[in-house]
Amino acid sequence: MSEQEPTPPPEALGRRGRGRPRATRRRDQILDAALAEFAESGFQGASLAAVARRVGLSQQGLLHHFPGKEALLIAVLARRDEVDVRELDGLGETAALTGLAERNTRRPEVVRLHTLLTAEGLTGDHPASAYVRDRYARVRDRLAHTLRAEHGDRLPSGATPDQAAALLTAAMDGLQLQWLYDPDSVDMPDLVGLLTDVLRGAPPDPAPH
Amino acid sequence: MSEQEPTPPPEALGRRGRGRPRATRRRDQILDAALAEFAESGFQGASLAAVARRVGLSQQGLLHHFPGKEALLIAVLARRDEVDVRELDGLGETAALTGLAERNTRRPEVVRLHTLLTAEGLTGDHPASAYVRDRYARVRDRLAHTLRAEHGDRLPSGATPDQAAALLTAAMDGLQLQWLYDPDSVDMPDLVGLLTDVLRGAPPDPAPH
DNA sequence: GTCTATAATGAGATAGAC
DNA sequence: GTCTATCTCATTATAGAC
Repeated sequence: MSEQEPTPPPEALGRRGRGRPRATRRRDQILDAALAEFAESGFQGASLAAVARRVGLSQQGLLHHFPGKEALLIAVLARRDEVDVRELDGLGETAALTGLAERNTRRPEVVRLHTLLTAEGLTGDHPASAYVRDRYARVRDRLAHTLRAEHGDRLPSGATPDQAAALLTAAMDGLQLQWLYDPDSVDMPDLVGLLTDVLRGAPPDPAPH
Repeated sequence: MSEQEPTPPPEALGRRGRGRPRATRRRDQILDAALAEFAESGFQGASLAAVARRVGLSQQGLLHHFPGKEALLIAVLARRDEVDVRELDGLGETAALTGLAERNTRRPEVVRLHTLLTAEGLTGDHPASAYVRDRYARVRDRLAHTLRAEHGDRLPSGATPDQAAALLTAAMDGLQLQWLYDPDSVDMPDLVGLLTDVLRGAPPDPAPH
């Protein structure tokens, strides 16, 4: 995590001029490939050679840029982290959750990555464990905070903000699983919206859809 | 699946008398060990040697009873399947879902197995894919059927039986994930009950707990 | 039925040439 | 920066002795 430098200070980059340094380009290419590969096969299931192939490198060529497989995953997650934090901060209102579900529908790769790593993180000393645990804490916290701001200590449905946060988080994860298995089986934004409404005690829409 | 013989015909077992044949004993011991190991490390992460160690066998001794790792998983799932079907059939009323959540709290091993395999099943040609896909179809179907029997084509909350079934299934899966990461973070039966109530449009309990 | 010995593979990682 | 060659290790699986 200490090697995460969104915009490294110029002096630390040596004599590189304006624009993205080539090395960083390559680095990003590799991270893209790694994300794709991890999303497809999980961390354990992915091989460095497969990642390397995606960028047209040999396995050893890849290892010039990252010290090892685990470091590669850490780097992928560090990059995801920035986006993640932004997205969570965007959840200032419960309506934004539907928007997130909508966006997710357009990026199955990211959804797969998170879903696979969340499960893998349960096993032994998986490198993603801390990331996932942290993420859960943040998501639920952020959601509960928003709900409390909107409804106080109890929602019209009777649920507490904490309960609602756990349920909404659970529904997101569970719906993603069903959706990944069969995208036509569930309408994620629709169902997240429905759950949000129901938890907020909204009256049933007489003619939905 | 064709090698699954819950109670093999006596004549096929040679000259063994009453009681469980020794071979079946061993088989069950191995399946127990395999379930435990798969639940701990997932299918990919588990090694045959680790399973064998749990029953006090060498890896090769184990392979005398099952032709390979994949066959071992299939056998574990086939045995789970019987229990699974019974449990799903037990969901004749939505209240039973809370009971299932309650029971799950007392068997983290089974919950882990299902959670890990559900995610792993997304990757490539995982041997559990079919099992999981099938399971989802059955669960949602069974739930939707129950809900329709109880409420007709629309629940008081406004959700259709299909929507509610997807949401309840998702919540179960998602809550299990959070619970496995931190058992104290969520009260599964409580939250499942809450979601059920809310979807059924039950009035908020003025003083819950 | 269980073991020892032993392939056969596949993966992560290192050393050093270009 | 990227490659070839190589090492090491874990794992699945087979062959055959007891």
